[in-house]
Amino acid sequence: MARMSELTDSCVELVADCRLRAATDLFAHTWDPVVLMALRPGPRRRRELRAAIGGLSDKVLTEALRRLCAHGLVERHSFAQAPPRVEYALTRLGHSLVDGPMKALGDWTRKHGDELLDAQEHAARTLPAPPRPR
Amino acid sequence: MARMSELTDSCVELVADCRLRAATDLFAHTWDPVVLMALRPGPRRRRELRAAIGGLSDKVLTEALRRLCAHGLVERHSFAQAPPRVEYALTRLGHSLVDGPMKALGDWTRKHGDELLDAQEHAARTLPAPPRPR
DNA sequence: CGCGTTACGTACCGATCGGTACGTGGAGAA
DNA sequence: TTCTCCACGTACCGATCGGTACGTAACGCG
Repeated sequence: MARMSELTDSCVELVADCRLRAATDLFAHTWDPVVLMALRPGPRRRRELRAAIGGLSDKVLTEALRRLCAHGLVERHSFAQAPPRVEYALTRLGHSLVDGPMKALGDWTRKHGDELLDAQEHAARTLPAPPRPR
Repeated sequence: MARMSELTDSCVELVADCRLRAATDLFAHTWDPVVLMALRPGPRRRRELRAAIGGLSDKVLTEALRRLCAHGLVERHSFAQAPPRVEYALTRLGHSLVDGPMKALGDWTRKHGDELLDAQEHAARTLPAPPRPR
């Protein structure tokens, strides 16, 4: 199947509305939501982002920022300075996403996180036969 | 980097809280959110799900359902009948996710969907040089 | 004139994802 | 008996993802 970005308009069937797919695709890449969150307090430089977020490679950060820019969630400001200085900041759209749905997700996880772990353990105990996907 | 499911406890750094990562991982697989949405009205059988959702393969549905079951979001009920009858339904936890964060995401997309598309087109116009990631 | 800093780009690689195609087991229908 | 239905399981495959390693262009500093 083609990537969803090519289907955002041609939603034939799907459940409620395929717009949901377009939205969940924003979370599809591992680090994109994290970068978004890291940008919440204010504009940041690449270095600062890499430091704030632990464990993501330089390349992946670049890709994430490019995607987020392309989606209009993040803006890039480059300053003509000695060592190049580039800052990334949330756009209005980006803020609306972070403060809306992403906050909702965070709140949900905070409330049901333990429940989620319990459920996983329970599942692991009750159906241990199959070779454990993932 | 290891899969996030192995890191849900050992969150060293990350931004706000790594729980967010555990949550976004629930959306990591393409069809999982769609299946969740399809289950919202009530219990469904595999066939019904495949029919309601268009374009996902049999195998992927199975995998999605297994994951969702393993996460405690969906329950499996099998009936001892002539042609095997198996129904899948949202658990309480699943309902809380769908009616909470996922609804928020859906609402956001409904409000900002056009804005998102506009931003994408704008980005495509202003920075056409790189070989178009994705 | 090297050296360090910053923000990238490029090459390559193993793991995973989603897809197609096909097989299986048991019960009812033809 | 053979066919069909249903819910899977298995094998294989191409595309993508994220990671490591390394190169580059421009500038300031000692």
